[in-house]
Amino acid sequence: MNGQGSESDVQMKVTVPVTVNGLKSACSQCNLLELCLPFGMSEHELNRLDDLVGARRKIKRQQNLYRAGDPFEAIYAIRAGSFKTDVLLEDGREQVTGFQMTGEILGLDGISAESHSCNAVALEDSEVCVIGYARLEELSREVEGLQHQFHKVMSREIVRDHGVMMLLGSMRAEERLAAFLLNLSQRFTARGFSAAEFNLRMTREEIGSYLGLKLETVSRAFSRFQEEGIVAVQQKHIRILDPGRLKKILQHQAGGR
Amino acid sequence: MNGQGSESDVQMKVTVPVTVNGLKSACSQCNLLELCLPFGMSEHELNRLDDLVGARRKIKRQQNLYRAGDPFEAIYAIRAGSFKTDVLLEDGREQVTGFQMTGEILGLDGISAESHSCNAVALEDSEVCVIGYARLEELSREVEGLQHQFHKVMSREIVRDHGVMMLLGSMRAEERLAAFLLNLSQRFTARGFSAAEFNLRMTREEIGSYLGLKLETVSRAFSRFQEEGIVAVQQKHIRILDPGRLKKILQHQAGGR
DNA sequence: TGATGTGGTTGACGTGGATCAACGGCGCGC
DNA sequence: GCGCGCCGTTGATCCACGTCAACCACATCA
Repeated sequence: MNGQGSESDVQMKVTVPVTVNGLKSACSQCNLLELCLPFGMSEHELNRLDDLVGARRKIKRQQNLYRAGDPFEAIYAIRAGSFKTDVLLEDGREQVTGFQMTGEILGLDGISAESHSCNAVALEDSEVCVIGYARLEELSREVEGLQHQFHKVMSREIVRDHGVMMLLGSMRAEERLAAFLLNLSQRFTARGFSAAEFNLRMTREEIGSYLGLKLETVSRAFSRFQEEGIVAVQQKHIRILDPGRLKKILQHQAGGR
Repeated sequence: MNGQGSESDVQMKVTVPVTVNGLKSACSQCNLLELCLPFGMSEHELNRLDDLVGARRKIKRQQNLYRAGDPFEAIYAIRAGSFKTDVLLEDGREQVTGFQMTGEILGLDGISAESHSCNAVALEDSEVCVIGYARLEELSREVEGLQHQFHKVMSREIVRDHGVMMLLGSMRAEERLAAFLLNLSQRFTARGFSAAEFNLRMTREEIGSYLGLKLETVSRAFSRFQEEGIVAVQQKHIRILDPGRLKKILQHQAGGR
């Protein structure tokens, strides 16, 4: 969940070297292109996106990018850092609905009601590209590739949510954690980081909320994995020693709620 | 989850009378317009949708509209009847990800990977409007209102999924069932049916899968509601006697996983 | 260097919902 | 009109995970 190496990570960016460029916001110049909204667009189309990103915005750790109820005006592409999104119930219960990392899009929930329906909170000091929604719709009427990619991004979010529903609805605690770790690992890999070793940006409580478990249960599951030699856990630092076993945990073991 | 009164329902369509019209597929002639994709479009825009719906398709109870892995070519608007969508794990576990009724859109999951990622099964004999996806993208580049509505429909799906995640991740059994019943009631109301009295189209097992519970737990929760005079349950026939109590169950009661 | 706070681990115990099992109601085909 | 199968209900028992509580690791700050 690291972007520009803001913390002492073991991972290394192996594919796309990151050179922070505060002046240029153009997607065509962005090294996250492959992971982000403009993925798969032609050079010609890409050049038309020059004014899609209105501005960059920096968000400090623990601060909100937006809150439930805020009027919806833009979606956000994560340029650096990471976020969580959550929904709150009146009685204070929190459900984390997702963790987002560089290149991923935030704010799609706001389109339906023209106001945001969840909170987005930075898990570390982060930076986002602000994509004005009116402009995005306008441009995606003209640029076919943009339209197509935008639809894919939304659809991917729906598919992802179904995966989480599967996890919450029919997996036991250790399966959920295994799925979570494998998912993170895969997303780190896509960003050129190590698949096996990374730092978590969220607390046990946030992981628990996401997985529908209490923090103690998350902690115990980590300990169990550690005992069994599947992962090495040191606070937020994770090393996956046996990804095969993790995958097996995911597949087998019937039962559970 | 009834559309055209195909089964002996107590509900009555009070707003929009339904006259089945097998010949005309045009959205502009459809009485479900208010609930469906073309909602909120101008008359002028509406007329441009004449060829959006390629064909109607009838699906018998228990049959699949599409399956996970099927190539994605179209999305579907439910014209009559109802569906469930589900995801299957290799080991056979099933997670129902949603129940859809008239006017609702199916198939959005397929856009991201150009193939469907879940199964859609008719809960009763049903009919859908087939909306070719290529044509939809084309037309929504030209018709602003269509583009806007389509985005809203996708976003609404994301918000809905977050609600289900909340439910699965942090509510106890009776809260889940209360949320489920209130949600159904509200959707029936939007369709001109009684908010208080309706027939379920799905089994206890399907409800359980959706809510992350076993069928016995669903059954017991129904019985408890019945004992307490909150609902009257007779197999699939439901009468909500005290919607206020249902809402209270939803709000209060901290704890749970 | 010690005080304070936040996050993580671990243990003992309680409980909500799963599991297993028996039975009843209802629709369907013969 | 009867037998069969599916669906739903209910009871007894079990267990995975929640709850409560103590303690530890580490960071921040005075």
